[in-house]
Amino acid sequence: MQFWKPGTAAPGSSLDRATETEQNVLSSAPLSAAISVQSARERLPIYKHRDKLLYCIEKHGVTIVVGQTGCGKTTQLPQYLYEAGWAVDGNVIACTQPRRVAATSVAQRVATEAGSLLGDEVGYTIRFEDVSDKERTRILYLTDGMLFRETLIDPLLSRYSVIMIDEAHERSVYTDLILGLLKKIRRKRPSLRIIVSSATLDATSFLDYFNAGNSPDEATIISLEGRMYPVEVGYLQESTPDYVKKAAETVWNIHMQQTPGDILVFLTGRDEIERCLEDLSEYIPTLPRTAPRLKILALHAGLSTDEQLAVFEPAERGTRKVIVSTNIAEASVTIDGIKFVVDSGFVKIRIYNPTSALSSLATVPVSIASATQRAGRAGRTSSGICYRLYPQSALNTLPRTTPPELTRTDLTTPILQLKSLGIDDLMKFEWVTSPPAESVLRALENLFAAGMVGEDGRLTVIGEKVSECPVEVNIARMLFQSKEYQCGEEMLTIAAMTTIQDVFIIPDGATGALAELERRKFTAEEGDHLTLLNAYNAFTRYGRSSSWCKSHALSFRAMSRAVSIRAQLKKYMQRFGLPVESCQGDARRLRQCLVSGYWRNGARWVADGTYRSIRGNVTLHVHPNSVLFTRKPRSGWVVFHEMEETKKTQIRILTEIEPDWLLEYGHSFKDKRTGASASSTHMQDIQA
DNA sequence: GAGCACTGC
Repeated sequence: MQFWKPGTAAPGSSLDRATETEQNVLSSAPLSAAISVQSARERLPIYKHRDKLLYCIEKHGVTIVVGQTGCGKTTQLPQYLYEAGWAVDGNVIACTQPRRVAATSVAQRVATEAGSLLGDEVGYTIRFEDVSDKERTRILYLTDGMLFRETLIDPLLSRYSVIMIDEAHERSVYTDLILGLLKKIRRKRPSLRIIVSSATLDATSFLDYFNAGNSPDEATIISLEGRMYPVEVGYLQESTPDYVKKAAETVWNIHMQQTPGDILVFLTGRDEIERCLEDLSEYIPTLPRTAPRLKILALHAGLSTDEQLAVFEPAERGTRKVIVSTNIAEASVTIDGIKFVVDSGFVKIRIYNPTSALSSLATVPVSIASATQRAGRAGRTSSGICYRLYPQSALNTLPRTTPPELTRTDLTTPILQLKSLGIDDLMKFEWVTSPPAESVLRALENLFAAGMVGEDGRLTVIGEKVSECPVEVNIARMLFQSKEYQCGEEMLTIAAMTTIQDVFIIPDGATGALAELERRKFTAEEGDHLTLLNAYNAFTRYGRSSSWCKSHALSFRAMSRAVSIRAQLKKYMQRFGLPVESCQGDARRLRQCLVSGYWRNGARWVADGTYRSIRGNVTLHVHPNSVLFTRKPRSGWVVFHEMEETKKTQIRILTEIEPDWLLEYGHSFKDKRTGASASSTHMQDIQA
């Protein structure tokens, strides 16, 4: 067998060793979350660095801290700063997180450690939830999205003395935007202290970013060393044509040959996970009667809360737990007790093509940083082994890091928000990493077409308002237009329902066909938007219950989220003086209102069952989830919520419209890039 | 007649 056999090969021979840099990263890490402050300070090197850390923060404007997730920086550092007096005179110490759960759980832990009530001296702020006190809170954990939003109200973030941007290596859209703003804010507020915290050594790029044009000691970098359990890394001797099959095989080999300990497998998506589970279940009957048993679990975001929680349950004595997961287990979900990691070496990421305005999911090789993070998952509670399903030689071909999200996403909303902050010249904004110029141009064009930006590139009155509103511009446009069509009530619901994903699910134990039947109960002739509206209304009519959702093949989690989003958007409507009135079942008005936002997303049905886009005459396929998947729209025309590249170009969430409705909006718009009027070619089809 | 990695306001 070409694969390194666990436990049989002599270390250093057929087991290829981890590279030196990886070992550096792997050996600088964590402190168990359960340790109290006192013992942590006694036992951990972070304590030794405390004074040096505080000195660095005192002396330099920007301090970059490197230490792996869980090393204590997130919980301890803000407390040190508090003790050192950074929160006197009403000042607040902020610490941002990319994810909501992290912000809440860390705040809870720190509140307990500090002997304070959560929401009092220590608090958190996430969307829909503000557990903090304007006067009393001194240490505030918040999502970086919330901090970015705060700059729209207080551009200098004046209530904070220190801002710590945690998990900066993840390079989420809001992390990058907030870093860009902080660089700008610091020029006007030199007293503001910034801490950028990262789990990877790549953090030196943040140092360069903040030091550019300044004296070299403007920023400093400090590494939090720690004790971590060693993780050995093994590689395949030759690359495999089928890493899913190989993953199952590797799990089996570990189970047969290795000491007890749970296994975590990284694959790219639901499909692969299910295939791997099938492969593994074929091995099970060959398990010797005396051998330990295997408990195999899937983990991905599409699962219900209960199914996700199952991965945390310890396996029974004498049973080994195997979790086959997507990238969700790389950073978002931490499972203790993992001793073996099997890494396919691949990940699915979203990429965006600004020229075609299409986004797609691509399966790509992981970055070195990701591979290191995945391996680290084996060494959280004891020493472990990571099996990489590719040859060591392939390491040289892997990128160091995953490209920042800002470089592979639609920038329409971020740029609207930057403009609202007075950053009109986007080429001068100091991006941590510049997005492609094409993406910036495409975003500006979208904003212009949606009436958010005028010919001069400045925000319009409506653009100013929409920038505050947490929805994409097309949807915002419809909310504003709903006043004219007297359908604010319904548009609010549609806005909320189109933002959430995976509304219709296949419940446990039900067949796909059965779920399909349930879904048909909500079906509106006019299309998906009204179908979503029906589902929402039924959900509220039947008491917003989880069992009702289950029996109607709806996701309770998604529906509840829609309720929150709708309530939040309603507040914005009221603030903008927009009426929230019902169209009383007049679907025609509703559909006309949809066109006010979606007029650039028009498509025409053709005889083979596909559609042609009005912009570009691209062949479009209807997503199988659509109620128009099998049916020709009576008028032959639709608008759609979004298009995406899979194997084909697909459109999701369609509604049938009358073609002349498109003209009302299309006539006034000239395509800036091509100079052609939107109504030049295909719009003529409509008129004909 | 076929399918969405993961976040966030």
